[in-house]
Amino acid sequence: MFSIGALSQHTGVKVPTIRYYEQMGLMSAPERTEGNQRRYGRAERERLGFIKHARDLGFSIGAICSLIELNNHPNRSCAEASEIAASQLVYVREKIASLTRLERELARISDGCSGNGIADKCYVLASLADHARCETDH
Amino acid sequence: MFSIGALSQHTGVKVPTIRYYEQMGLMSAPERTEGNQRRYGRAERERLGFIKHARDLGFSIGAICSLIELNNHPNRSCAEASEIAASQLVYVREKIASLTRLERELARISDGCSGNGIADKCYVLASLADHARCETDH
DNA sequence: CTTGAACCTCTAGCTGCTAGAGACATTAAG
DNA sequence: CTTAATGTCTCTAGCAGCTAGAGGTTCAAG
Repeated sequence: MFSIGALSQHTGVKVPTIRYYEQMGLMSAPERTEGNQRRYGRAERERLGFIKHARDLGFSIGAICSLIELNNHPNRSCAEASEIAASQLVYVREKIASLTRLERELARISDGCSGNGIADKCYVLASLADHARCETDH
Repeated sequence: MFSIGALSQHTGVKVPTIRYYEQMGLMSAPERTEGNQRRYGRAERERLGFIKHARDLGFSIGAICSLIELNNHPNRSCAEASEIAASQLVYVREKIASLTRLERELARISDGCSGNGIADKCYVLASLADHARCETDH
């Protein structure tokens, strides 16, 4: 049995965030001391670890809710959990692709401008003003 | 001289967003008709184009504020603008790197689970519960 | 028994918008 | 010139996913 602060230290999730997760229904309401303070056990620590890990992987609160639900129905869990993970993977890959396009554009803009102020107009500012200079869509 | 709706159509920025930019100080307050409606000219359309382009490239509102400021002081603009663009580039590259690590992890998790429910425990759920299975930091 | 840290609830703030209410302005058709 | 449809106005509240603060209570060490 440990306090919210101890749970926070064990998992690396901040105290107010733990309370927020409880409010959002990710964590169920724990036991309380006589003085109304939260006391957690091993199961709760594991669940919070699960949540943190999923959040670190970019899963939304909603998706994690679904995953937790699935965990409670082991017979139909695997296919649906796979689907959630797969769609998260698609989402991440799309983000990478779009950021990579931006990176190319930014690198081009950054390179074009030596930063010495010699050019009569700053290449960075000019590039931002004029989308036609771009090589990729965004 | 065109209305906020027309400006929106020209630039692809939604009407409430234009008003929001005005509130945030990115766009200066335009002329008004007798009936208090906003009327924009060519200069404002260009500025909004600049803002949209920068937003599309992931610059924050704050960064765009700085860039606009710099645009008004051409003599000291180039070096600072370069710096802002460069730091944006660093930020984007970091994001790509971290997403790429996640992608690898997710792909591994997704692959491990065939989704047919044969395994006695779902690989996706097990992986999320147990960070020790991960190959990279996150 | 005292003290100081940790805890409680509640509210408000952050970014970058988006949506809605209720009222007024503009514009095109009849 | 009137009327109807659309556009616009301001204001407030909401979204995710927290984070910060106020003001008060409880716990644990000494």
